[in-house]
Amino acid sequence: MKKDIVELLKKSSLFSSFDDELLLKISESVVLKNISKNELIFYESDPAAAFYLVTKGQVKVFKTSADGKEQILMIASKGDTFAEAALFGEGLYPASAQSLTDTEVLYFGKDKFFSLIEKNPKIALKLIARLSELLRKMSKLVEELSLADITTRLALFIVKRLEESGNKSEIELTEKKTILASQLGTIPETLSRSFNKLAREKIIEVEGPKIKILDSDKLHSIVGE
Amino acid sequence: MKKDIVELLKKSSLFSSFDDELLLKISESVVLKNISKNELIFYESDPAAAFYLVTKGQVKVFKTSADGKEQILMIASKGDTFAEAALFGEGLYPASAQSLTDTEVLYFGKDKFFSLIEKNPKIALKLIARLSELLRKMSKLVEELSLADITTRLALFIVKRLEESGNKSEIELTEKKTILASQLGTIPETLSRSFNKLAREKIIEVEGPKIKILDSDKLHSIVGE
DNA sequence: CGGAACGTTGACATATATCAAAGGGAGTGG
DNA sequence: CCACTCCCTTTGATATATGTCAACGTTCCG
Repeated sequence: MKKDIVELLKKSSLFSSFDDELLLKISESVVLKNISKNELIFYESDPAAAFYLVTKGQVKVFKTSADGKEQILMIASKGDTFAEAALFGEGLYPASAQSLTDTEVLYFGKDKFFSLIEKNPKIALKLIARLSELLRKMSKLVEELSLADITTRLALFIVKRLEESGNKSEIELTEKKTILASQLGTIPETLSRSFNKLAREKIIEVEGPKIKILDSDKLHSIVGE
Repeated sequence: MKKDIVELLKKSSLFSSFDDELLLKISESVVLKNISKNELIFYESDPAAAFYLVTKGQVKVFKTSADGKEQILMIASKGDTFAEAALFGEGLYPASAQSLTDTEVLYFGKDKFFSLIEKNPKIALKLIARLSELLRKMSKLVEELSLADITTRLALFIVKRLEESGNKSEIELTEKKTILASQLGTIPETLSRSFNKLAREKIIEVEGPKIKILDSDKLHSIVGE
C-alpha cells in the first residue's frame, strides 16, 4: 500500500530526488484520493487545508470573474503539484481547482506536511525551488497577457509544446480548445480566429487537435518579436 | 558597521523575526550598495548573481516587450526584497530591475546565501513564506490583467492603498502616474481617462497626486463586481 | 531661462469581446 | 442502429475598450 504511494512520489518532480527512507515517511502523511471528472476540488477563498500531487488525469487551477469569465493559471497533469503556495500565509486558497478528467491525487494535509518539513529541511529546499519555478512561470504569464497579442500568445504556446515534445513538426493538443483559450486569456471565438490567421499565412495547418508546422522560421519570428 | 546592517535587516519583513545572533551571521554575507536614480540593477536574462533588500528608495521590477512597452511586476520599497526567486532554478533573472530614486540596497550574493540557508533552516521557512506571498500577488495580478477592465483595476488599486494607509478618505500617490499606468498594465493616456471616469461619476476627486474619496460605497461596488 | 519629462485631451485605428447561428462529433437512450 | 441531445468549434456581424498619434500646457530641474 505505502509502497505504491512511494512509487507515485518518485514520479513527481518535487519528490523524485529523495531516497526511499524519506519517501516512506512522506507517504505516511499522504492520502490517495479519487476525483471524478468536473469535480470542484476547492474554491477560491476556501480555507487552505492541503496541497495536491496529481497522479492521474488533469486539473485546472483558475480564477473567476464576477461575470463568469475564467483565467486558467495552470493545468496540473501527472507528476505536477498544485496549491503548494496556499498553505503558507493567510491560509485561503487564492484560486479555484477543478478536475478536467477522472483524476487521482495525493492529498497532503497541512499539519502533517508542516511537521514533515520541519523534520526534513531537504523538503524545504525542494519546495523553494518549486515555488521559484512557479513564480517564473507566473511572471511569464503576466508578460504575455500584458504585452503580447493573442496570435503571438498562441505562437508562444505552440513553440513551448514543440520544445516539450522534442521538436517534431507536429503537436497534438491535449486540451480542448475552449480550455486553451482560457489558458491564453481569451475566448474560443478569438482563439479560433487566431488559428485561422496562422493557417492563412501558411505557418501552421490545423486539423482538429493536430497542428502541423509548415513554416518554423516564421513561427519563431513571431515569437521573437 | 555590521551592527548597522543588523538594524537594516530588522526592518525587513523577511528577516525581522530572527534573533540577533542569526542576524549577525546574515549581515556577514551581505554588502551594502548605493544605487543612483534610474540605474539598471539587472536586466532580464542576465545570470542571476544575487537578490536584494531595499533599505532606502524605490526599485521597479518589470518586463519589456520588443516594441518597448513595459509591464511592472512589483515596486520594491524600503523593507522589501526582490529577485529572491531568481536564485533558484535556471539561474537567469526572469525580469529587469531599475531604481526609481536614489536607492540603497543590501546585496545577497548567491553562494553565500545558499550556505546560509543550508546552515539555518529557519531562513528557508521564511523564504517559503515570502515566495508564497509573491505567488499570491502574482495570481492576483494575472486575475486583474485578464478579467478586469482598467477602471476596475484602478479602483482596486485605490482600495488597496486605502487599506494600507488605514482607510482615510484620501490617498496620495507615491509613484508617478506613468509608473502607475505600467503597474496596471496600461498607458498614461488610458489611465488619465480612467481617473476622469471615476471623477465624472463623483466617486473620487483628483488633484495632482492626491485622490480624495467622495463615494466609498460606489468605489467598493466597482471592486466587488 | 530653456528644455525635458509629465499629464491631459482629442481624433482615430484596431484588437478583442459579444451575440447569434449553425455544423459536426460523441455519447445516450430508445 | 438510428435519432436525439449536448458540447465543442467555427463563422459572421457588430460593439466596445483600449492603444496610437499628435498637440499642448505644466512642472520640474539644470
